Amino acid sequence: MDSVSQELSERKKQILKAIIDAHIAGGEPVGSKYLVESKQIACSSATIRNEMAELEAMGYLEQPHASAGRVPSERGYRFYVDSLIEHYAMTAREISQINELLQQKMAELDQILLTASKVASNLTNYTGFAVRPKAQKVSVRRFDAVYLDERTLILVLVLSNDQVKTKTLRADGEAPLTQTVTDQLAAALNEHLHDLCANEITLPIMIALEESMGSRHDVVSPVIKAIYEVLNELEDSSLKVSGVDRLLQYPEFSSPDKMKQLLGAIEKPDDLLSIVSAPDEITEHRPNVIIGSESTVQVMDHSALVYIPIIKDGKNLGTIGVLGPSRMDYAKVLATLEEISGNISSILEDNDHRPGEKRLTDGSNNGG
Amino acid sequence: MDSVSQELSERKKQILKAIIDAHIAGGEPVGSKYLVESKQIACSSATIRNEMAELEAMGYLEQPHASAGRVPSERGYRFYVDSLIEHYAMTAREISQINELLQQKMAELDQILLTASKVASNLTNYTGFAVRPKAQKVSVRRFDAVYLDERTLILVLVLSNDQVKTKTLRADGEAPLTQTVTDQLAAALNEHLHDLCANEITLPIMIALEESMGSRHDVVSPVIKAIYEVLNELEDSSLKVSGVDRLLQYPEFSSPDKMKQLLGAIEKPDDLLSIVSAPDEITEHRPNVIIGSESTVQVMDHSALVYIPIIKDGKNLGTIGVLGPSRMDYAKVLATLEEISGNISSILEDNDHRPGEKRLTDGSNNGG
DNA sequence: GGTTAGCACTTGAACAGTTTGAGTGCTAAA
DNA sequence: TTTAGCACTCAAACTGTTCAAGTGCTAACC
Repeated sequence: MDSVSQELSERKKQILKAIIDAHIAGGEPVGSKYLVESKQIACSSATIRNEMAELEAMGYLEQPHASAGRVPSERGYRFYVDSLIEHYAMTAREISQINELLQQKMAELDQILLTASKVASNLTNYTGFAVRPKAQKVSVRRFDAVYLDERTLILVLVLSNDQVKTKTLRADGEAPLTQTVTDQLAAALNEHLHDLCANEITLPIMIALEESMGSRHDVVSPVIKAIYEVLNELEDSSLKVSGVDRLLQYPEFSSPDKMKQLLGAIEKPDDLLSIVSAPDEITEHRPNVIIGSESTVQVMDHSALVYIPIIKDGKNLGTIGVLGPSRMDYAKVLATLEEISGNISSILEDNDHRPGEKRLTDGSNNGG
Repeated sequence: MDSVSQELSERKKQILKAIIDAHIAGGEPVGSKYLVESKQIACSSATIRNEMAELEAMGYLEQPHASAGRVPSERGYRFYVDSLIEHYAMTAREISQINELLQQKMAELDQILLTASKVASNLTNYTGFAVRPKAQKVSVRRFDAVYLDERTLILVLVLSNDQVKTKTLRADGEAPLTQTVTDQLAAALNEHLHDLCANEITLPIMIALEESMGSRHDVVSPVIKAIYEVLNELEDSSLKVSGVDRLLQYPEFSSPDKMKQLLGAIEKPDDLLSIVSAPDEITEHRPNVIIGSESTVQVMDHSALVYIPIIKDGKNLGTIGVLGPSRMDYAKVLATLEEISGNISSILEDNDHRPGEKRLTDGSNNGG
């Protein structure tokens, strides 16, 4: 019927957009009268009513009850996000705010993600979250062992994703540790386990490692165990949430039941993680929007999730996003997330290829 | 009037205790009729009413409205906690549950505290929290520097509280790093900064440090900065909360307003921290109870805070506790926290003085 | 004196009935 | 095809009533 879409006439689109905009802003069902008064649509309320009835029949609108205005359905929001949304022009102030907030604490990945989610939450006034994805392929790029005393050594692991982890290991008997043994251990680890990830450490390799430690092969096994632990810990993806209290301001979540659901989802975040982490390989640098029951997880009733991956050198370093009611201000949220994500990426690149600085600079602290 | 307390007759105490017990269990105002029917008090409802009227005049009870039953006032709860409470006998099952849950992940302090707060939350069904106190006196017991490549070194700091922190430092120009410089740096740091805490690192010391580095004095300044950062980071006390959703089950918090207050308090935990961290020096190993407005922070209306320090060798390692409605089951909460705290302490002692083990054991990982 | 029984009183909760107003669908006219 | 008008629907807000819980008080009782 129309040039662009087979489904909706231009006027229907206008009406749908006006309804969704109004509902996003006010949170209440919007009626035909309001639309004519707001001057957005140039025809009478009766005409609008007819169009609205059709839009409802097509599934884009819903009516809470017979004499209420219309409310967008999930399908309506989806269409809005996909086709109707206008690009939100961030103010210079907002952009500079992002810059300012982000550039302070860019020390370490977890820090970055957490800060970014807080910024997102602040600017959009929804709840922000950050996810560090499980890194299945992480390996140890470099080992070091610090001799502390006869009974203690510290294992330092520099991982392939630039994180540094340490483990304190204690020897509780028999032969004391020495500086020599410690050095020998580090060298052996570097030789045998270099760039291997957890499931590539096989028995033959472990045996070779023990042999190269000669008489002190006794230290190998607990060290291997510690390394395993570190690598496995990284496979747990972690979720940080900020600004939960912001959700309370939306009447959608003011009922104790809804709130309890949501808090539960945040506390036991398996579901949330599975949604957000799913497109593991997809490194497309665009935000993703999930509205209500579009996820397989039914907890997200009446709410929506917008998230964007943080990508560096084609690797997905994590995901940040916001969680809010399905009537969230998608235009603003999308723009904000894109801006933040782009900002982080450029800072990360910067950090790596910065050319002529004068001295040692603080690159990243460990995950403390 | 009575032997033990100048204030309350034995019967008044019985009645007060019965009312509080009933209110804790049911959450509703309790009336005289209920008390006689529950057989706890051996006199008629009229007598109880008289006593209740007096208890109310004394400030131990309150009446939501004229025809409602009585509800304990904060003063009532306080008296209950101080004088009326019976020791809660934990079941063998509960104790073994604590043991089981705690002994799995005793790797690192933050871990311990977090796990402990989760256990507390689970067992009591209130919200649990854990605080690592700001450690003003933390110093570096041992430095090490790991040479990574010409532009990168990793600084390993073994702190006086057994935590291990690392910082990755990058040299972005001029003279490349070498293994020798790195070793020299570690030695110099150990010599000059050993056991000094942040405010003891004075200018003369820094100058001496630079001198001992000879021509490579250029690396000193960023390293010092990094050390400062680590020591300062530790001064931020951190709060971890678990089981927020449990709060929702108590009608006290079902109103959006109340909930919003509480979530706000949890998200911006300065107030909470100041309450819990206040008795910094007090190493008494007993739980502390704060009821409602007893704290200077008015957020805690209708709620109570019970917490206990975790102490090892007379040092306060942190605090765990629970947050719930003021009608919380104090007897159970107190017993649970004492048990957990004692349990942790004994495990910590164990870890340190364990005598004859065979091999390297995993002592503590860093805060990753 | 302390204790108890009985009664009048208060008050919020629950319920039913009414009004109000927003918003619709439909029909008929333009 | 659009518009004006009207009848209809329905939730929200308000009212009045009843109900039950629980009290305070008084008078009788031991």
